[in-house]
Amino acid sequence: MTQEDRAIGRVTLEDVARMAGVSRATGSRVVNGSPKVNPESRRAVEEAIARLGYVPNRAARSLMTRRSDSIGVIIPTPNARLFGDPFFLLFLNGIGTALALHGLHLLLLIAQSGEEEKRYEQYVASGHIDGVVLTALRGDDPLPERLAARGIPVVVNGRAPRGSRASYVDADSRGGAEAATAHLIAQGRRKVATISGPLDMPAALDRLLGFRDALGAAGLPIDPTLEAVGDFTQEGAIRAMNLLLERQPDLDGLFVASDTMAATALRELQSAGRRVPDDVAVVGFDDQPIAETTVPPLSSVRHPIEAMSHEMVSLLLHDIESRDHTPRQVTFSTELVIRESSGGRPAPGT
Amino acid sequence: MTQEDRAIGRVTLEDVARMAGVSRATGSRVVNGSPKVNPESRRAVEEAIARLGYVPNRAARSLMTRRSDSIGVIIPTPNARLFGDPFFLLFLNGIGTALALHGLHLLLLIAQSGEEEKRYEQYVASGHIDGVVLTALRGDDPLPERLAARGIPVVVNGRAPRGSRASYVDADSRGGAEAATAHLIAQGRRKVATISGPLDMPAALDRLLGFRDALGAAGLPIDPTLEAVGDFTQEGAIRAMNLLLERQPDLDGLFVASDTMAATALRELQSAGRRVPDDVAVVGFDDQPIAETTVPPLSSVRHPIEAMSHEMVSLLLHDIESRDHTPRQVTFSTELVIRESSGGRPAPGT
DNA sequence: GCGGCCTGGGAGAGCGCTCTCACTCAGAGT
DNA sequence: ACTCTGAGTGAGAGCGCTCTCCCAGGCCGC
Repeated sequence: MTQEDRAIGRVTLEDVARMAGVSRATGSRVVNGSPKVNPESRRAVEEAIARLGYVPNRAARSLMTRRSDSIGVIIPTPNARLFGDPFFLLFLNGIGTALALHGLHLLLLIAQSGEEEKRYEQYVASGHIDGVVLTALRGDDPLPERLAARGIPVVVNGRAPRGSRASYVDADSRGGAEAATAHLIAQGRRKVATISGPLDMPAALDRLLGFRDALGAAGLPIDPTLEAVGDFTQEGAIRAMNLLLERQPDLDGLFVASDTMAATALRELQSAGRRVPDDVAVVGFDDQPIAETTVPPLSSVRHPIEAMSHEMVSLLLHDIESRDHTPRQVTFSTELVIRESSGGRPAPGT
Repeated sequence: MTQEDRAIGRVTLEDVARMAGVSRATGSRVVNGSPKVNPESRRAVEEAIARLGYVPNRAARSLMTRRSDSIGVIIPTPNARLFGDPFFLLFLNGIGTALALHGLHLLLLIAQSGEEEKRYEQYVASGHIDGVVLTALRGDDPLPERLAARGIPVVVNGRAPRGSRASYVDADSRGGAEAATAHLIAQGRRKVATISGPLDMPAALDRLLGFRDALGAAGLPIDPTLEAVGDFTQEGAIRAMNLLLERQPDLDGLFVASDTMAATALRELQSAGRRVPDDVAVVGFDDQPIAETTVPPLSSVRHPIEAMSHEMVSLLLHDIESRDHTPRQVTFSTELVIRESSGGRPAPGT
């Protein structure tokens, strides 16, 4: 009897309560960890739950609590970046595990068009989701602001678009880029170039600014012909690298805004007859697994994806639970990991 | 007034019905597309819905229909493969968009431990999810069988573990591997090696078997020292490649079970002084973007991820709607894409 | 003129849960 | 002795929806 019930998955709180000899209300109290239950009833209920394999019906609970216990990760109109870059999977994994820790579910909303994005917005707005995590936004994306305006807890991965009321968690891209570039300069490189990401993405822009910061600090000129814009794809990196080589055949240092692009650029450099790091020293960004397997291994700027995604979840949870929508910003510092591609001593001091 | 309601997201069917001058029941009929509504009432309801920005409350609906309109993608205890391989993102994207087409949601369940996997199983079993998509299973994973036994619609990406009652959608890995290897042999290569995936993954095993099929068909001997097991990561590919080079310094052909590994193996070959394709011809598997950007571009076996994920969703939907749990198998054929790494004429006939 | 049979639509139950409210029964205060 | 508290509990309403009745009215055939 209990066997079939379990298989069907139709055990209700009523059944549990009956078996434990208490009322539904007390059963509910136990399930939700209310302290106002005497230990004896609690034990009886817990035993009944275990015996019946009871799992609360989420729909019924949602109906009452007006919470769905799930948060949405909205992926805006797909761009090559996201789906070519393993970074995103790590991010998703971090969010997913952090949510699971709090008993929340992850709803993945992939928008194929602007229209669909709008549908999701409506859906979210009608209270089907407790909060939203956004990532890979273009600088002028109105989505976070629109959601925040409707009172939906939102947290953005990376600096939120200007004027937005959403919280965000970011890595110190600018600082990391500056450190990377300064490291190249410290190796004696004087003609240092960069391959950036699309400049309407805040993270990409920050990396370019950090690059310029380091040049400025070293008294080197800012030269537009040393800057090529990529798009975080391998194709874009090839184009950018060749453009740079054409305009500045004697460049001796290169900072690339992502490891995926850096690995590709590295190969392009080598095909063009440049030795790395002897002729050109290279530093990437993200410190993804690929950085360790390029030849030579790639120096890179590490940012703590795991920690960042956990922080995003806790910001979101705070917002949801306290109904306090004050935007918060958290920035994680980055760390330069030195390998052979930059000609520095592998992992010195630090 | 309607403005606040809309912002709050608290418009109920009751409100819509009142505005349209009909009963809740008729409102529901319109929302659910019942034909038994006269055109006039239908129009009135539709107009009210638009005006109020009504979105049905999913929780309430689920409570009645016993359907959640969302399907789960369960990711078993994380393995390096999944998170290093962009393949998985494409898969997820395919599933997500196919589901959206049918108005279903994608719940991403990432299991961090066997225990959590069991929790998810319970959760799914209690009817919170209409169906489950599984991927990247080891050959002996009991999960699909366990879910199927509980009457939960399941569809597996890749051949399902033996003895399982679950449906699956697979690419013809064996045929693709055979074609790739036959192509190498047709180029005059006689010492053809392979880097396989972990052999407890059906897809990996199939690719190895296909490799052997081609050798057999060409009358070449099956030589264990020409087979190295990788794990779909770059690190594993490096190890496997070096092992092969050590045991068979004069190999002249190489079939690799994934592009990620193939790209890495290609670089290892080059570091070891081999010219590709002159000394060693290489073919990968998956035909991912990276295949076009290696130097030289990588020949590879293409399988239609998009079409496969759409097929998975439609199998699942059929199962859910018809309550017909007969396991179905669908195999998609693969296509050899010839580029420079295999020394064949780039994209001939086909 | 009456039963039969459509089409369209309303009333109302109830899905499984949470939560308010009222109650009981201790023990403590006066 | 008596209120007074407070801890533990149960009864019951109700979340927003679907769906099963059942009923009204129009049409047919006999």
